[in-house]
Amino acid sequence: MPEGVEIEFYRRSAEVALDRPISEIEANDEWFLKSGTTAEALTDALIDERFTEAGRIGKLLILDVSNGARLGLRFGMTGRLIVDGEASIDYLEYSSQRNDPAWDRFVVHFADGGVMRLRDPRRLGGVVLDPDESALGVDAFVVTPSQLRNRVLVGTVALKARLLDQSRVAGIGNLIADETLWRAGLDPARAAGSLSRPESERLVRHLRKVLADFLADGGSHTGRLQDSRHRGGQCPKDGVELLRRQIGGRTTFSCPRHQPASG
DNA sequence: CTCGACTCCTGTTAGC
DNA sequence: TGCTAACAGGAGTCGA
Repeated sequence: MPEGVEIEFYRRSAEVALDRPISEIEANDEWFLKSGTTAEALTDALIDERFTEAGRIGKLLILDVSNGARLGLRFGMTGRLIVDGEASIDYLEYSSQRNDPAWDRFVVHFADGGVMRLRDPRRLGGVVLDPDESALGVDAFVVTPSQLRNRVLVGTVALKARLLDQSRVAGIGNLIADETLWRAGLDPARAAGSLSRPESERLVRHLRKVLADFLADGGSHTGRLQDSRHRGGQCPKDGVELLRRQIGGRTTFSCPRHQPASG
């Protein structure tokens, strides 16, 4: 599904859409417009303007508009960005592999004939004009070890739940969290504030490596744990059956042998 | 403020 | 073969 890694791919593909006059938009799905955003407001903000910069905080793609407005795009778990017919990624875990224009929830037409589409079968994404960026924590790609210790590795909440809390650190989704904790040998259910200094440093190191690997390999579904994330799946390291639990409301796989509860 | 539970969405898939 | 129910998870809301 789209996590910070996929949104980074979307951001890069959105750079193709910069500096091109916008001639028309399609924002007919009212459900898809969030936080009071309306089709009228989007029309006012975008028509005859241009995108000037493509940014990203966590899973939020932010397109700066030439009049000072900012367009926030969210992709839920099945959203893709398609610019000029080119999808920036060719595989998306949990999404349909079909290519159905009926799933276009928001479309921007450029005067040169090009088109940018937000295609989201399950409609869990959204479009926000001038999104509240203060609600997001530091982006996972640039978070420092001390920021992670101060903002994430505190309290009694399950470690994985904290990693998924976008207001603490932004961009980590379920697959990045499971892969990182699996590589770091940390139990996802441990209290977030219970990590020793060496453990927290191990977590930071593996988070950075996982993000780099996923970027290099094409997405958050390319982890070494991925093929085993199913009922009865075995740990690729130890060969023992993985634990399957709900942590932070998400299906969580971990290895009882090298991610033991005792830490 | 914190935190778990609940809800939304719908294509896919497992199972009868 | 055909149907139904479970499943997936990002994000917002609500209540304790």
